[in-house]
Amino acid sequence: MSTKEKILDAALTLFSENGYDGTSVEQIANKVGIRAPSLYKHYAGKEEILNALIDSAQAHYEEMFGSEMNIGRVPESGEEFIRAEMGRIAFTIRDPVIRKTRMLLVQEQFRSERIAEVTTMHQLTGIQRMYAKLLEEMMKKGLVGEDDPALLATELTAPAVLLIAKADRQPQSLKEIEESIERHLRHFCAVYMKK
Amino acid sequence: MSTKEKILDAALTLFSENGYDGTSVEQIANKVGIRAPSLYKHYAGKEEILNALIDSAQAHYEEMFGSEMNIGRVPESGEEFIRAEMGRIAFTIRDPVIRKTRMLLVQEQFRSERIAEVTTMHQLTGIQRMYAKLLEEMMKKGLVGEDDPALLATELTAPAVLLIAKADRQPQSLKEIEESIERHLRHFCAVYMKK
DNA sequence: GTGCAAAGCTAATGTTTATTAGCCATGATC
DNA sequence: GATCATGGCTAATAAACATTAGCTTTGCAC
Repeated sequence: MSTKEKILDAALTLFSENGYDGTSVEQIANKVGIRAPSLYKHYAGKEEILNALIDSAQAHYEEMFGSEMNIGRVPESGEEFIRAEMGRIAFTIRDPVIRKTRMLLVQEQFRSERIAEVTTMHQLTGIQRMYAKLLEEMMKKGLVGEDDPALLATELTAPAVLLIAKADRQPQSLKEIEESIERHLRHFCAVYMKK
Repeated sequence: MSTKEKILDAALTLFSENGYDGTSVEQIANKVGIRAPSLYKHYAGKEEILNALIDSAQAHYEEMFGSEMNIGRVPESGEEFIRAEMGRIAFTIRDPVIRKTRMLLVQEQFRSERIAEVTTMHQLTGIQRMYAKLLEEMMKKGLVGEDDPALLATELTAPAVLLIAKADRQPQSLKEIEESIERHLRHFCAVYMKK
């Protein structure tokens, strides 16, 4: 990993834990193993590091939810759907980079319009576009009753997004939270899926 | 309004806009119309101001969702339910103190366990407890089919909470967001309410 | 009206912070 | 082997910040 990448990595960790204003350039440099002034050989300033992290978050999400989005295998049954989603969610909750990116965005969302937009994409538009697509496929297969896929995507994702945010705040209740998410998914299937 | 209250008011505005670490004691004092050192006649330090704001947020929510909670009138029809909820939401989105409190909590949620808990209460437990109660009453009246009120409360509130958070970030799309919330409420009624 | 507490002020302090200047080592290029 | 860019370092700077010390004013109690 290049120093430039190490800096991003350290900054993501520190920003997610203590916020942008709560993190000093020196702390970042320490974590990388260099002195603060050396950091300026790689980035013009502290703000540029934040911008690079937001760029990376945006790129990551555009890749994930972009035009040629990857919905993966369309499930054949409710049980398969639940299993697949719980796997995806367990990963999303635990993956350090995704988790830190979430925490960074939520804390810095009011710092600029740009960050606000990326946060919205992250919490709402992005995921919903993806799940609307998946639900549309499931409707075509006759697994889910015909309905507005975008609306159903909101109903499906919103509780999960909020519970994942809770898990970031209170990781000690992770197990309980995952159970809540599963209960929600089962309820969703019971309501919208044909038997 | 006493100086002590003016300080809290100014701090809430500034913290919600620029975050705790992004706000200086001098800025708060300026907004109040005093000099920074005078502020210490009222609060022992910057952190104590934050604590007082969190206390106030917690008290406000405990009053709202506490043991003797106020669900208000139980609606008689879906249309009445939607109208009442849209009114409540329009108020919650626009009321300056509630809005700033939300913005403060979301930005500072990782600063302490205490703030994390209040944030969760704010976004999840509190509202859900209240709506579970309301839905239970509606079930008793036969307006909503028998189901787990807590689970249904999650389904009802989560999309609204996320959309309100979006409105805080992007107030220019407020109108569109309120339409989305209404669409969600109508969908909720269509799915769970008896005709 | 004297005493006193509350709440304002200025000045100062000590620390932290982001950033710049300028020097040195290293390792690739010609 | 000279050149030179890259990336590290130390030292320094200038600003911002939270907080303290200590003085003054104000207004109420008696």
